[in-house]
Amino acid sequence: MTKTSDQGVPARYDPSRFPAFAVTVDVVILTMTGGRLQILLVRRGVAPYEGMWAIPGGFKRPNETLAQAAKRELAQETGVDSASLLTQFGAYGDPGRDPRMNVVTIAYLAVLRDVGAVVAGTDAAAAALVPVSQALNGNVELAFDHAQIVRDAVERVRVDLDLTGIATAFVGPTFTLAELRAVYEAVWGVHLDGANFRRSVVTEDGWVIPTGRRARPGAPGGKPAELYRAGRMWKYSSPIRRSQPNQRRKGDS
Amino acid sequence: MTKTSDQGVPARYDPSRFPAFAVTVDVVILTMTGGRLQILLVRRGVAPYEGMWAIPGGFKRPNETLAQAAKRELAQETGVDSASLLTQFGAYGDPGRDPRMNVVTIAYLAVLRDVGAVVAGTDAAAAALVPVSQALNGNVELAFDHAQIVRDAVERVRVDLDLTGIATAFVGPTFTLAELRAVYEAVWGVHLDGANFRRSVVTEDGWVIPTGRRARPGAPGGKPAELYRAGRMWKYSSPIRRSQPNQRRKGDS
DNA sequence: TGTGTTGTGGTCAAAAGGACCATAACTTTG
DNA sequence: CAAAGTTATGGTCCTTTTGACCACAACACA
Repeated sequence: MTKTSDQGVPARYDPSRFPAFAVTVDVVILTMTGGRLQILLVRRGVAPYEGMWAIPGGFKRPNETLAQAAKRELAQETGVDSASLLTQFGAYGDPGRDPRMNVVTIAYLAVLRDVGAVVAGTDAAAAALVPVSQALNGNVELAFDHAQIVRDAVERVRVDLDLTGIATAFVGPTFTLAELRAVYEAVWGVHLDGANFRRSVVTEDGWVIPTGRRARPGAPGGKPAELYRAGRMWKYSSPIRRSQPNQRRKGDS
Repeated sequence: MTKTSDQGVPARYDPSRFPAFAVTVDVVILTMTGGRLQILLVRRGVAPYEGMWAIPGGFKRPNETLAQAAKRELAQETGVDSASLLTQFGAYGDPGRDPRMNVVTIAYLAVLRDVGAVVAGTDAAAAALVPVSQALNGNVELAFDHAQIVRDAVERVRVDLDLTGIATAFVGPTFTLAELRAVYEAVWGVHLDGANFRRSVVTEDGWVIPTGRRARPGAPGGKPAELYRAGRMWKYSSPIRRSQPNQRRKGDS
């Protein structure tokens, strides 16, 4: 029975007893484009998994924190310097997940307003925005254990949407309630009533702040929507709740 | 601008370019004893932080997964072999968090029914159950960045109580609703009405399953309570919801 | 036999949530 | 220019959920 916590290194340092790992930071970059939740993937240029898609990432440097490494990778890949949302959501260290050496990766989730322009600027063959549905159902084969990482990231977004005000990170600095509602609908895969959504959002205290201005209607016309900007977030119980698989009747009594 | 994801190692391996890290797994072990949420701490026998309290942990081995390493550490420290709840909740890799070398640790949360007997069996000076309130308010000084890790672990428990059926992991294989309610009250620091709690729990489908039996009343008497056993858990929206912080401007961290 | 204590069922009102309608304010089309 | 289509927004109505609270049941203890 062991009684000491040997976190760290005992007095007599024996390097062979403490296996070395490579530590990487991978960033799942999500955005809303075309009404769909999309993920930024890069094409691997080297073996293994050469030519396959992967999520951006790189080695952690000894003199930076994990969060700094994630921010650095995000900036490298997208150019976004960003106070954007960057959340650590998992660590992956299965033996053999990298065939060449022992690699433990810390996975971060980044939510961006619009990477479309960013991706357009880079080499189209090296990076692409892919609908997460494609990445989740296996249509796009991912390198390493990145398929699992993406699954976990999307799950995290779904939960965070329920818990925090993360939805505002998907939309622009100013947005209509319809745009915000589209985020929930895309991420949760549900339909929300526009009127009820509005009621829930505006009764909440300072989550969204009305600017006086109004948006120009889209192609099909319609009443111009009021423009809001993001207020503060909160912990626990957002005004919009994911409803249970509520199997209720419709017209019978 | 970088365009390739260099997750993994390029064709020409240059070890100096990929710094080696020690990877450890730390386990925050929580339990309910004496109506309070408590944490298992071990006393460090070696420098640095010798003599200070720390959460149990150890090095990850190259041929085991992170979850396996956590389970191994948990068994080593408590003897619990356990299908008990073991949840990864964070990774910590700040430079300098270990003064001797670069250590990245993956933190796990374990919820146990009763470690009292386990701790009693081990050397009292080497391990102890401490109320989390003591660990959180700085009354118990913790080694490394373990204070932060404990804070994050407790926060995770609070959220998981709201999201999953994790509460049943705190109580015994058979329990009364009062015991279950005590878990929520202790972790959230609130008071819940017994009758309303019961109503919410039993209307939920298969979370708790009534055994026919009844518990013996405690010292002060009272009607004997029905005994339940844990059913299945769920994702999202437990029957018991944490109520909003009603008043604003409370600022207690 | 009381008295105190806890579990359990119930009521009642307030709040929240969901379905749905009506109207306002724009668009494009005839 | 008028009509038709579309979206935003305010409203109503009804159901469900939630919170507060009471009453009784079933035990221990004095």
